[in-house]
Amino acid sequence: MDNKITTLKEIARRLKFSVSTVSRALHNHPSIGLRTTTQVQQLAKELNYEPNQTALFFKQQKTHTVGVILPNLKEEFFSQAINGIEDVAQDNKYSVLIGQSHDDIEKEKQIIIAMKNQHVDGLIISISKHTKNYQHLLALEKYNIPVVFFDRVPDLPTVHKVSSDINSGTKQAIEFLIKNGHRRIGVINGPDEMQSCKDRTATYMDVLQKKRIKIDLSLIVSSDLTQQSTWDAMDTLLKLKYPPTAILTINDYVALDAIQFARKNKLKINKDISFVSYANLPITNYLECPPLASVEQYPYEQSKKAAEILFELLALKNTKTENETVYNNILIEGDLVIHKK
Amino acid sequence: MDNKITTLKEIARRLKFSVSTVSRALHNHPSIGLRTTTQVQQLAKELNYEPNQTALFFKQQKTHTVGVILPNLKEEFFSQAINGIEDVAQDNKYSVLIGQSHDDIEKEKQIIIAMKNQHVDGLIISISKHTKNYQHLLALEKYNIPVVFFDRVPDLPTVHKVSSDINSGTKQAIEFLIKNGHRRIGVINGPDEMQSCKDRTATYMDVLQKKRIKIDLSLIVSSDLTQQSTWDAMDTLLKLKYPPTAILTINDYVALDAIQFARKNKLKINKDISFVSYANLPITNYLECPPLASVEQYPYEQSKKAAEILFELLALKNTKTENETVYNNILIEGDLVIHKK
DNA sequence: GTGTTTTACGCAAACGTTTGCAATGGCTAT
DNA sequence: ATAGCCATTGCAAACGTTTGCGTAAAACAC
Repeated sequence: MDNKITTLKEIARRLKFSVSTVSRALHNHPSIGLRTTTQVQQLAKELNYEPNQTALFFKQQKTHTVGVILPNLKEEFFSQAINGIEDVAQDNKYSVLIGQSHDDIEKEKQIIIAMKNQHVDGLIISISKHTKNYQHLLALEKYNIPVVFFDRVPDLPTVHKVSSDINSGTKQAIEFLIKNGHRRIGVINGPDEMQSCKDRTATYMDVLQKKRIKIDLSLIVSSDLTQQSTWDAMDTLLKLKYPPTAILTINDYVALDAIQFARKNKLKINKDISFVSYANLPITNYLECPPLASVEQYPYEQSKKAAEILFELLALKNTKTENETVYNNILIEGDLVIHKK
Repeated sequence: MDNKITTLKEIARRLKFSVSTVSRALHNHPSIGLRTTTQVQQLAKELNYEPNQTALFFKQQKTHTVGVILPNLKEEFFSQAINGIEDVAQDNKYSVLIGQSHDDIEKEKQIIIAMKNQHVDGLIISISKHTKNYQHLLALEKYNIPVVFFDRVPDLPTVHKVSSDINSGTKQAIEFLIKNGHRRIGVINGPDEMQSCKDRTATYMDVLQKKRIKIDLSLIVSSDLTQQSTWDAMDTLLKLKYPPTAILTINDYVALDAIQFARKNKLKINKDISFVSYANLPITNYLECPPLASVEQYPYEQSKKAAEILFELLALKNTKTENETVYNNILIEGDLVIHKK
């Protein structure tokens, strides 16, 4: 029966040392003699000693775990984002606890509480699309748990956040459409609560104005990102007296629904009507009629950056300097990727 | 400054009770007086007392955390599967630690060790496509950590596993193709290490034989699931003297690559050549030329079942009965879903 | 040989919680 | 009145680890 888990006590007992000596020996503490150190380390290896993490977590009040809360993993943007976080976490010898809010605020709150209780050392959050009240998020500050937001970030100045620079991507997208001769460009935006949606509209108007194209507000509609809502939005746009010849959609999933709707209405994609969106999902490669172009938002880089900031905060927390915080607000530039047909 | 975290000791100090009384009062222990109990509980609520989980983890040597190891989250099958596990875990007040092997055996080993050290109470694993040596998996038994495999399960009798019944789905798929007039049916299978691939081939041959259709082994090729490998497989099939009129592919991703290859070779999908695959991904709805049909494998139900078994094992572990284990080997039947064009 | 430093190790506390057992006090029954 | 009993509560140990401090023995200086 070798299933007894080895503890310091056990090693100490066998070697007739005290527990503290064994502990120090394993950490190569200078005050322990060379003979003792090697002796202890050898037996430790023999007995397959592994420090009991739960004991350490308890003692140092740190769990070496970061929590990640995001809307849902089936969006490829987020499942890619996990990779960036996992990689950084692994480098820092941290584990990753994942929770999906499924765009439900109550669920979001629950997860936050659960993670706080589990004593995650820090959190990386992409908020649900409906979150407009940030109380439950700010409560974390009280518990001294650092938080970094990414992609879907709250509209607050006093938080750390990493998001994609909607403006640069939108600018490229609109200019691309204009260059291709489009003058009536529709927008299917997301819920107004999302910061990125406000930015998108602003930039859209900005570019059009600079290019001296008349702005028609009826060309701007919004979807709650469900298929039905996107179809409704498309319906509105197509029924306009002068419907758009190109549409900018908030993301590729919405673009797919919109394209599907257009096709059902016998429109020829990229001929009667063109689409440009955000995310640049791999699946668009398999479509016969993909969006003309997508703004790549680099989920891996974005989440990686967010994770890096979190670990900086964690490191800072140890130094305990009570300096006034400078809040990170990183914008990752998007790049327009033109899909070859 | 209310940021001091409340402990039992603090409550005890204020109420001039002992820590043990406070602890029992909070648990409604019968031996504590009613007055004391209510008094303690009220102050606890006032001070926002939350038991320190790390201390509990440590004391009871349980972390209330299950680990999930799977190849990668960007495959929708797996990101859906997470939901089943999360739901069951939440019901049991457990957290979910996720690790991706990225189909790399070394990574898989690392994650297992990390999770063991983090003291997860149990593990749910879908093994990497290259795993054929199961040593690192069986090692967990020594540490008394229960494991349930799902989807990609090892070919061992003495483990708990939940996987999809490849045979029923395959049978339906092949019969469907035969009914539609196909006689030369190709197969693009996965790596031989995967148990499901052996099953698939077996059933394929079985059905053909029963229908008195001659079996041509050159119609069975395999891909390592990368795009290039799938293209190579397609190339082989299409260059046959009598190429197949329909192809069964191991999953939708491979089907997409295969369809892409076929289209590049000017073949009309669902006319010159048809495809049937496994998984039934939502994206196939957006394709102009989707596979004719897919075998739905119910990732949510599969992973949920796996999680339920794991929690049964955990409950059993507490009762400490040294009864001889009966190993679960659950098969979830697949259903052929015919895509409307 | 005495005094001082250095080396090498042990003691004990601490983290927050649970729990078996002991102890206190008041009450009842005889 | 005294024994016994029950209702409450407290004491202390335990889980595994780290770490400040104390101390013995050894090494050194003079």
